[in-house]
Amino acid sequence: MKLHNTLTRKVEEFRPLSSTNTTVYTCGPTVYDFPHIGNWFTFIRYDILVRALKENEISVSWVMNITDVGHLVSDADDGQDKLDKAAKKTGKTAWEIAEYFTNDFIDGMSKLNLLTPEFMPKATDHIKEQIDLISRLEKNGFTYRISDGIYYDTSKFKNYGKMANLDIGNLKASTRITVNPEKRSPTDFALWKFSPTDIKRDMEWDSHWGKGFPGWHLECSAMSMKYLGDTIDIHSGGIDHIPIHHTNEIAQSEAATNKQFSRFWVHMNHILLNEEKISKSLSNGITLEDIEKKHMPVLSLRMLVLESHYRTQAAFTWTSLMKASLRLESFQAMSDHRWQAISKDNFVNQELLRNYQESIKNELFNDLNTPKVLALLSKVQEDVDSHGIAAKNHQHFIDFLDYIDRILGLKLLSSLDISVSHKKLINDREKSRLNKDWNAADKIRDELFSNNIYINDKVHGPIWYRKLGDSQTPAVDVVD
RNA sequence: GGCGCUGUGGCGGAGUGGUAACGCGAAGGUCUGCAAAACCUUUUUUCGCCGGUUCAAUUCCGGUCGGCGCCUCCA
Repeated sequence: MKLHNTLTRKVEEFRPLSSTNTTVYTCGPTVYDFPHIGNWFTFIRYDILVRALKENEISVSWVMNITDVGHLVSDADDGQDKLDKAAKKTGKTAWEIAEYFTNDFIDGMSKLNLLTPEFMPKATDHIKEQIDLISRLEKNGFTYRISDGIYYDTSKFKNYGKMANLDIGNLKASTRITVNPEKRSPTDFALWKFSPTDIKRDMEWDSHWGKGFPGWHLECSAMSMKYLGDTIDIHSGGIDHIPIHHTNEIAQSEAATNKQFSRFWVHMNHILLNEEKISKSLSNGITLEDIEKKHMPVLSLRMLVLESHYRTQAAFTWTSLMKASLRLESFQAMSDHRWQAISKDNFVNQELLRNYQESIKNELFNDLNTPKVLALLSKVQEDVDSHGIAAKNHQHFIDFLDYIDRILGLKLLSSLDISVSHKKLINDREKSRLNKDWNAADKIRDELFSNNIYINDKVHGPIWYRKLGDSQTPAVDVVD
């Protein structure tokens, strides 16, 4: 398959190092608040990437970390820990906050039908590994000590900032922050921060440098190496991580191992809300709960993600989410055909479905072109709508939908059949129609409507379908 | 100031050196007991602007204007 590699800025043919397994590390959530849809966009894109890799005839070892310590709030080196800050605000401990939002995150993953990584390690469970990594860097001569911690000396690493094209000599620190004057270079970053002497932190550990906590770039390197080895196939994350976090991960890992850290870097672009970035500081984050409040299926967010390419900057509006949910609904209606293979038309047959599946696979493997995949799926839907599914193609159709569910995670096969009594009502309606008893027929149709069963009278007979979510209370307030 | 992304029809959003997928919406028509669906036509002589290369550019190159991101925790 083809993937864009940030290291070369080109779309390259991707082959895993091992012939039997692909190793993937994705930067996970920091558990100090509810994720907003921007965060979810990236997590959904990880999911699509991994689903595609799993179709690449090879098993996948996927690690996504849970950052429950170490992210600093303002200045990268002097700020307060996010979790500590959230803890102080709510009166809970940092540990309680982390647990609460970790559970919330896992709950959200389930709602969005995200695959579960093989490992979801927590940073706080891997303090020893992080300390060991610092020791290796220390031994290799990449560290120095200043008053507030142990730092990485970026000038010692030959290709520091190469992936991000950083021009080190011309790098200026922003005027908004004050760089610790003890740092040798603005790009140097903390590996171990000492606990403040006057404040007791909820999260701190002993080390031979002194009591403190690890710098936030460290955990990804340490856990990636622990679970996946020194060199992995793919490391993915948000596009914003290129210049700092991933640049530092590379510097740390490669200085410790003397091996390439990750062969491919796949970066997910951001989504814009009202033409600006979604971020905590702008307080414009929309959560999954907000979507549920508008009576829209959460999975429509997955559909919206699929509708744009992962490398382009997508736009979120409530209108576009609503349109995505309509499209999801139409695919679900297509899926309802699997309960009613009544057509005699053999147009949608095994060969046609196989051809579609092959084309879809090609688009998916072409740098994850999910918009194209959806375009093809819409073609299938059109064919199914026009021709129906013949009984002898019933299983082929289900196999096709199963493939779509595997790669897109839209849960097209998760719905259940309608009840026997509803099917009887549909038959009764047909009888009434044949007798030209339109009043009786329409009355039955109204009853079916009220049970979220809609009827299309096709040439080969009535086809029913359902609408998604809370269709009885349409989302009238969806206005941007 | 540095680095990077981007500018496509009413909206969203793919894509290609030879004349624009797909979704949603809109208009007209055929069909139909009605509704829905389906089918046909329209909704762009057109891909920010100006040059260059080419038989041919939306697609390549240069310039220019605009939007956005990162450089500070962020997906």
